[in-house]
Amino acid sequence: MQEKVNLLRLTGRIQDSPLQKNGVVMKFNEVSPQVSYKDVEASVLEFWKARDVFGQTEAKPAPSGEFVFYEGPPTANGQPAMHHVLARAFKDIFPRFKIMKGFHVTRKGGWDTHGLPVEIAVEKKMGMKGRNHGSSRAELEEFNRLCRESVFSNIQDWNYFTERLGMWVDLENAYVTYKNEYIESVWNLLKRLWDKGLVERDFKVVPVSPRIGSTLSKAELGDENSYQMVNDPSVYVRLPVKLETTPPALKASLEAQGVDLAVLEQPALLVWTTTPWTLPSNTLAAVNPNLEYVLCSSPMGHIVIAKNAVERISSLNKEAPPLEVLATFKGELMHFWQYTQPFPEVFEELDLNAEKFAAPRSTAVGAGLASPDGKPHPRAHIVVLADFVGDEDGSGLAHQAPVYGAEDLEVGKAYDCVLCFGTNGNGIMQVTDERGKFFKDADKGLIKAMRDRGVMYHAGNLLHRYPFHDRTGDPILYFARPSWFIRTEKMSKRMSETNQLINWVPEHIKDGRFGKWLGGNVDWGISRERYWGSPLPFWVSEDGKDYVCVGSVQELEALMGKKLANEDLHRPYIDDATFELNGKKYARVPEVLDVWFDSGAMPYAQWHLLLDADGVARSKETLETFDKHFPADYICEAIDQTRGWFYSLHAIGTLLYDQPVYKNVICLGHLVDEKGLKMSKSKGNVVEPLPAFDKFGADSVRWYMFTGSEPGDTKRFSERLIAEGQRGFINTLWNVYSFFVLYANLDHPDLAVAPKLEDRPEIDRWLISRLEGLIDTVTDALNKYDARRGGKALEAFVEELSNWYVRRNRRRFWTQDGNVDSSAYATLYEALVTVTKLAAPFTPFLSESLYQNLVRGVDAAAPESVHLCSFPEFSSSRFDQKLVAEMQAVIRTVDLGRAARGQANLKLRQPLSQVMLRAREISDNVALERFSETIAEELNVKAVKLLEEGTNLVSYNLKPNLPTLGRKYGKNIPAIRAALSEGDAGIVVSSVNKGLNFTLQTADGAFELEPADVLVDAKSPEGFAAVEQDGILVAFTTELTKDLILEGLSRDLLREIQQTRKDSGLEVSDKIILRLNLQGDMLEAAKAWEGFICEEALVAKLEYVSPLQTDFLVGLQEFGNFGLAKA
RNA sequence: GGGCGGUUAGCUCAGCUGGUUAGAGCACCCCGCUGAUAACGGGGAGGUCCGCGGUUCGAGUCCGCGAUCGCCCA
Repeated sequence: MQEKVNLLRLTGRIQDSPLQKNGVVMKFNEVSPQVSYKDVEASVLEFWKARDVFGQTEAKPAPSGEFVFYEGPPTANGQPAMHHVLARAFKDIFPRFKIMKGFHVTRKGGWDTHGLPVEIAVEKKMGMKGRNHGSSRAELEEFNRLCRESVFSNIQDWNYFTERLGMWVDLENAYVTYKNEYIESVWNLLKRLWDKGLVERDFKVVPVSPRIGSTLSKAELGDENSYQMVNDPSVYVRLPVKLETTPPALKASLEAQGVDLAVLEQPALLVWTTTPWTLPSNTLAAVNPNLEYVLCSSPMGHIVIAKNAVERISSLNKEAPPLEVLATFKGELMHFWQYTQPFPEVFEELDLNAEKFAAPRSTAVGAGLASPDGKPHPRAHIVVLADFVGDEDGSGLAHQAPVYGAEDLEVGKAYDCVLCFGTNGNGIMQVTDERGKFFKDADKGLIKAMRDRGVMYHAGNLLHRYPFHDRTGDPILYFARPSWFIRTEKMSKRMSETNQLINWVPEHIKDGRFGKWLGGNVDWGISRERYWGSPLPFWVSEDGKDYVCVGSVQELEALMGKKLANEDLHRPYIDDATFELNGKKYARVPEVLDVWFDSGAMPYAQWHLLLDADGVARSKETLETFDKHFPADYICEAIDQTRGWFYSLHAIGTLLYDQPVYKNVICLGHLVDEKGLKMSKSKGNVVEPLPAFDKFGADSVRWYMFTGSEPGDTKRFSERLIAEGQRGFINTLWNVYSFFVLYANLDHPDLAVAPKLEDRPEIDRWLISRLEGLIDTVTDALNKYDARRGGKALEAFVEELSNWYVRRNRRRFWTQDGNVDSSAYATLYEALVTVTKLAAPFTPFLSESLYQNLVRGVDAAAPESVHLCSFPEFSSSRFDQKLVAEMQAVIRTVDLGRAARGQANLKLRQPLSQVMLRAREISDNVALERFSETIAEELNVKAVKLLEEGTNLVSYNLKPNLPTLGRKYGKNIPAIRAALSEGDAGIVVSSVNKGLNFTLQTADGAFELEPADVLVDAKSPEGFAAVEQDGILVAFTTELTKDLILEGLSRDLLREIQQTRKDSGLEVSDKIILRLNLQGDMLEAAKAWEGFICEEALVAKLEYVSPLQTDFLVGLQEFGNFGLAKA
């Protein structure tokens, strides 16, 4: 019963409505031109819910197969905002289209639930900022409980918002990244990567708050306030080179410049740093291979510095004479030169002898960088090459302590160098006489020690910015900590290759932002020293030497020999899981997983896919489901996801499946306000989704998202722009719809008796042709993921439908003498219904509302919803391209005619005797002739005359047709142009019209021209109201006869009468009594056109009176007045 | 600092492989049309196509350098 009520609200008297197919009357719910889209959408939502239309789209047969869509999971702990409308609108439109095209589309929702944003929100809300949530088991348990609770704190808002927006997605069965099944699948993926040798433990430099010894996230570090200006040491230190290791090429270069190193006072590299405490850990000295370096004499022996640093270094000591340059050479010549670092005993103490130690990684990235003689190079205290080294400050040589800088570590890894930890993770010095001191407090003693050793070239101070931890006030320590990586770098080439198979919208992302990112790929650090996240499934042996990766709960329990004590796979419970293997105890590593891995795992984890060690799926059904939904045909997110979800999906998919995970992807631009500024609450320029839906309807907001700009562009957004888009399409369509319903309900047309298409008037056949063209365009655009082109085509069609077809044919929709023009009704009906279907993916509510009334209201056998219909199919047999082009010429000609009348101030109500036309093409001339009646009506003239060639009214302008002539005669264009404009146009025109070549004499000589090489424009004749453009000429005869003047006056009178009818609130079908009190020409005009006026204004009774006494009195200047009343 | 994208009328945006006088919608002014319209039609005004160089017979379009805005990464 409930369902019936909902249906009724939408479609009215569906039960009473007879089928028009049996020749019975057509009747529709009344439609007001004034419409509340909010109310329309509310009743459509009710209908969808009551009839489970979304469910029906899932269940209906899908002859085209599966169209695979992936939902990129949002986090539900924030409020949905306008940029979510953008993404969700685009996520919705293409699945809707594919459904209508006969595909099945699984639209499984998803929620991203882990990670720092959740943690921070909880900290903020609970006032837990700055606490170490891992300090005790109870604390961690409590914290993660709060995180889990907060994740869906706004889920109701999200559900409501998604529904109002008209996005169809299955939120009830959404995947949730914190669920055990999801986490287990994530483990499973990690295990598969592990088995391929793609997961590794390595060091990563991270910002650390030294006192608490914990890693700081970007969010905790990122804000500007954490930086302070401090006065730090600025020291230049000598690194004496080992002469016997001088690279031969360098030696040769120096000798060529007359320098013999051996006789020089101990030459040294000069490096600069503001962190003297890192010098005991110095491992490498980096130079830029392409910069010029010099060897020069100095007050402290000979030094090597960048050429551009000479002046700077000289000025350090103003008393001493300037540095004297002895030789110049490229940085690359120093490659692998060995030196002695300031605290060589440190490496002895820590037993970091390069030869003895295995590489920290099994495969040395630097393996290709062998020293020139082909022998392996030492792993420390050598000159290395790095592009990022500059000569703008310091000495042009960079001191490298790989454990204290991200760049340094990268260089270090490339050379497979030794890692020297001079401090522990709390910033306490572990080496030199400064042992036990806080790192920043060690500088002074170290500087003194270096002075004593004679390696301190200069020690000064520098005021610069340095980050501090705002909670403890401690300086931040950048420190290499063990981390887990996925070895994406060695798959980077393959990832670039699979990327080539993806269709990116916009295209430039493929080789631009995304392609470049893949090209410069570094290993993916997947571990986080945090709390609320998928726990890493890695267990480490008690001696720290062996690791086990666990691929499922079952596997873990097998290792443990018992069930997990707690079902929840999160910390702290999972940390209780320990086992013994080969006599060693294993415990889980403390880190959790990067949330991007969570989201990138969704193609597999959303189905709880598990593969056992032998590669066989745990569940055959799950594997089938997965196979059916992999890879995705379509995904869509904003551009910030290039390095987020787009990347994590792509990386995991390429590494495990060696193929792209998505075939088509729309990469949306960001939303900004009307002025191009970022929307933010503090600026007060945020447009909230729900109020916008209430004001304009969700369809209007969607429409703007689709058509307002290219999807990849940054979108300017404001209410004004939504309103503009609404006027252009939605309002116009609604008005045509209400027009149709208004008259159909008066006329009760029977479409079953409408003539066949080929027997209908040409204008009807034109509209249907135009409609077929539209079907073709919209289908093609949506097939290519181009919502904008499709939307614009719909908009243009509806505009022509309203302002050409309906306006031209208005009279055919009001019946006299009971002759209903079923041809007109059938044609307009078809256009409306087809547009409704074409627009359904764009504006699902509007389309549904029209469909229910126009189709379901008269045909109970039709599909229950427009979204269950098939998308209209283009029919070439109904598409007459020539006719469409001809009508285009007619419309263009009429536009020009109006322009001509406007320019000559000849108002359209005044009939004129004749218009003369000349089209550009002969074929168009024929069309103009055929439509001459239409043109005469539109331009209000008695006769249309086509101007033939040779008519003395026409003269010509000749111009070169550049695209053809330019290729042939390039440089001679100016001469040809001159000759054409000066020569005898008549001769040329007659050749052109006969299709003959001719010879043109120019200042550059004679040229043979073809007819297509010349453009002929007709010039406006003198003495006429004329306009000429693009070769089309429209000219009016302007003399007025008495008859024409009277007819014009009668039109003026009629217009006043009609306006009065409208103003006095009469229905369009009401008959009236009209009393005229007129003088002069107007009286004469009224009498001459009495029949016409009565017919047009539905006058039942016409009286000429004088004087006039009535309430509806309308003055007509010197011509008197009139009044009317309902008959 | 690096990368990607944008910059065309007051506003929002089109301008395909270089080619005739750079367009549309909105807003503004004038005129007109209207038994559907919250509309519509015509005209007017409004442009150093971000700047400077270069290639070319010809550059909004191609190349180089720079400016500026947005985003991403350091």
